[in-house]
Amino acid sequence: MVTHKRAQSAAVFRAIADPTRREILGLLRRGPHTVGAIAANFRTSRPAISKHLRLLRSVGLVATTQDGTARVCELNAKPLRAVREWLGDYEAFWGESLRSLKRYVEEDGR
Amino acid sequence: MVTHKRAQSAAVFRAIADPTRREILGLLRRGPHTVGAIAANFRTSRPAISKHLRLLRSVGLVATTQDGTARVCELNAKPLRAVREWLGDYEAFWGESLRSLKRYVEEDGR
DNA sequence: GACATCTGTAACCATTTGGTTACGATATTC
DNA sequence: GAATATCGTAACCAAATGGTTACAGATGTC
Repeated sequence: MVTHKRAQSAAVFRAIADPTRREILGLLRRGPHTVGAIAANFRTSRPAISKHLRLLRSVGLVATTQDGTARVCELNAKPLRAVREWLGDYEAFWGESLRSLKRYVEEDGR
Repeated sequence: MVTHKRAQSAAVFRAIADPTRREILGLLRRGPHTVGAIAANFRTSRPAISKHLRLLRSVGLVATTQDGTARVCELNAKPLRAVREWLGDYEAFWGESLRSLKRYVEEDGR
């Protein structure tokens, strides 16, 4: 059970390593999208997006519901807690409070 | 400058995707280590570790200082702020406060 | 039932990745 | 200066990764 959660956690790190998948997650943050609607935002082919979605589903970052022939994808951010937890161990090492983080974000404008 | 920082950020996601590299970072959290001392903690060969370290240095997560023939590696967590910033956009989507995170960590025991 | 729509999957391909062994470079020690 | 210790790099290899095209399957529409 715990090992399963650890393995899952490792998979999440892999999942968010790819820029296309991070973009997909960013897209889903704005609300549910069908597979086709997601693919429309990329130059890459729909099957490639489909494979990314399969991986994102396998780690639980994306949940889907069928709606006719369409498949609606929804963001589920909970698995990201594992990354957040991992990062927590390092926050002390960049010695910055949340206030400093805010300043950091603002100075670069994302 | 900004684009450089964005590219760097993407590289950091790649860097922490590998479990061996995450272990190396975890090791360096306990203090500086020579390359050999790091490699001693893994089954994989020293050259393999050396390659991981080169990547970690390229994204700024590891800083090195020469000490005779030995190379001392030190953790620099600052690039992880980019990941922390990215995660911030998703925290609202798992709807958990820091207090809830603490509970989550405790219930699984890491 | 015929047809169009939306999506998953299989087969295949080029590139990247993580690993190995062999070797070279540099600095310390005797 | 010869020997030793520490480390980086080159060359090579198997496996994983991300992409493509072609096709199959299910659903809604006519």
